[in-house]
Amino acid sequence: MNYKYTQQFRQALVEWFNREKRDLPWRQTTEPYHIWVSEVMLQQTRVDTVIPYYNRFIERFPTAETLAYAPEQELLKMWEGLGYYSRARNLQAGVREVVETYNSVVPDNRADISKLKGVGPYTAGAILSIAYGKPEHAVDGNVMRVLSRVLHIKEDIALPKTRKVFEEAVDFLIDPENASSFNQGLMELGALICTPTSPKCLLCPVRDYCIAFEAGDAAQLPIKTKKIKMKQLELDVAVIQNTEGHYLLEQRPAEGLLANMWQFPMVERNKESIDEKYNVAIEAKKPLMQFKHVFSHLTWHIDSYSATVKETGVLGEHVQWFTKEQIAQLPMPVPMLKIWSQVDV
DNA sequence: AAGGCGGGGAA
DNA sequence: TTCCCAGCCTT
Repeated sequence: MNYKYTQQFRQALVEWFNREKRDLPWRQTTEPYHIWVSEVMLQQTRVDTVIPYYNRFIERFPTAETLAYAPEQELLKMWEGLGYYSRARNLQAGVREVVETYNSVVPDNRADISKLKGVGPYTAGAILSIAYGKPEHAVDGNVMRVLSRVLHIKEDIALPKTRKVFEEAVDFLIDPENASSFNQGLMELGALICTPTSPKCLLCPVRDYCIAFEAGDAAQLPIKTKKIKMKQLELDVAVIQNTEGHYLLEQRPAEGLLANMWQFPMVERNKESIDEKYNVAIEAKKPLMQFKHVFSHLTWHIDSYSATVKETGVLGEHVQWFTKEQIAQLPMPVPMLKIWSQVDV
């Protein structure tokens, strides 16, 4: 690599991190399982969002053993609102594997830790460096942004193969004596100083070693190509109450979007009917709320209403009646929680 | 290599 | 609106 500031960069970054780092719950420990939980929660998720989830999760599942065989519904309830729910399922599968195969000790090498469910190249490096102090790369979006500027790398970070360029850069730059602070320093710098728009270069501890700053085009990096348009789905959602005051809910399929989570009866508008799909005859419909819920790849346009039913036919396999107390225990996606909050129970 | 997979904060 | 966040899995 043609970069002449490696030593200065390392020292400036590590010293800045140790001086300015935020006080975050997962920085109170190097316990590998706790670091693992935090890193999975932080995937595609902001620090401020994760903090309360992490605290509740560690309180409920303080050790790998306590998580390994917890009921999935309770696990999903702990994850409710955090999104990307397969992360929770994969984390539990990985933790169970550690308990059963590695005597509850999280592996301390990339080959073994990478075999665990839900542990990709980034998470592997994060756990190895933060929990074990190993000089392993942990390249996330922050790191690619920071290093694209510092090293003036102009490859398209939207392409999967580009990650390798940055992994090799970190392998070259990383401070082997301070791997944890180095990796976290890169990410902290990306979060606080070297931000996507309007980077705070005048406050940057490595400004003197940043090629993009010298070239004056830091704000134009990294290069990232555009992405695709989203699909739209128009849905009618019915909160249906029977004569005993119970509510009808349906569990989503075990695979795909919002897997295994619970929702109120839902049909694609003008394509299906609640009555036919759920085998109920609803009456006394009252409008609740209309809103849009945006996923990463899809938008739901929801029209919701409440209704009552006198009698039903045979219910589908994943459909059943619940009391409002039971509903409070079910993992539900945010749009359903939003509708439920409008029902005066 | 491309697409599926949540939800929310910031500009 | 648009971006994108301490990414991973499947195809």
